[in-house]
Amino acid sequence: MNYWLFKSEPAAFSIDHLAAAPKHVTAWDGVRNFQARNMLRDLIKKGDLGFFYHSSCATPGITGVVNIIKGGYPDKTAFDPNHHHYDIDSEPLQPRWFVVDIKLKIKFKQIITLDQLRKYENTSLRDLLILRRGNRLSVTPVSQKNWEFVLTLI
DNA sequence: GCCAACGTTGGC
DNA sequence: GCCAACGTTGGC
Repeated sequence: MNYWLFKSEPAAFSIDHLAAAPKHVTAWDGVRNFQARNMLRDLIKKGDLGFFYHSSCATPGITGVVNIIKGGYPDKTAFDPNHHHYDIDSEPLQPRWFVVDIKLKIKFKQIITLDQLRKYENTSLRDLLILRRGNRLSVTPVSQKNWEFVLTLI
């Protein structure tokens, strides 16, 4: 079992949007970065867990935990010419972009803020990718140690 | 295959 | 709104 961090701008899709979705499930679509694509396609499996992170907002931070309930499958939004994430180079027979399905497991009563996480950026959370400068991937792996440490911050 | 230009992201 | 970081594109 592996751990991940899913990053989203709450103005576009927040943890409350996920909570309001049918069965608390959404496809993690619209990812158009090859490194992130490879993780979605090859590495993120049913049964894995993820943090849900809010970025580009007043208080960035980890807002909850999600279950991965379906591993990588083609991103349909890439096939739709009217969709914002349409990609002419992705065809159903040879899809270029992939999604996983995530389901809300826990919404934290209080967000674990980026400020809080930064207190440990040189110690316990030294290798947490979200704390690295310039990290822009919308999905990143989280080590089991980091996962467990973050959960102690709730 | 190199690399400059460009676009996007995200924290502040 | 600014700026740093970095992935992608396209000309050569």
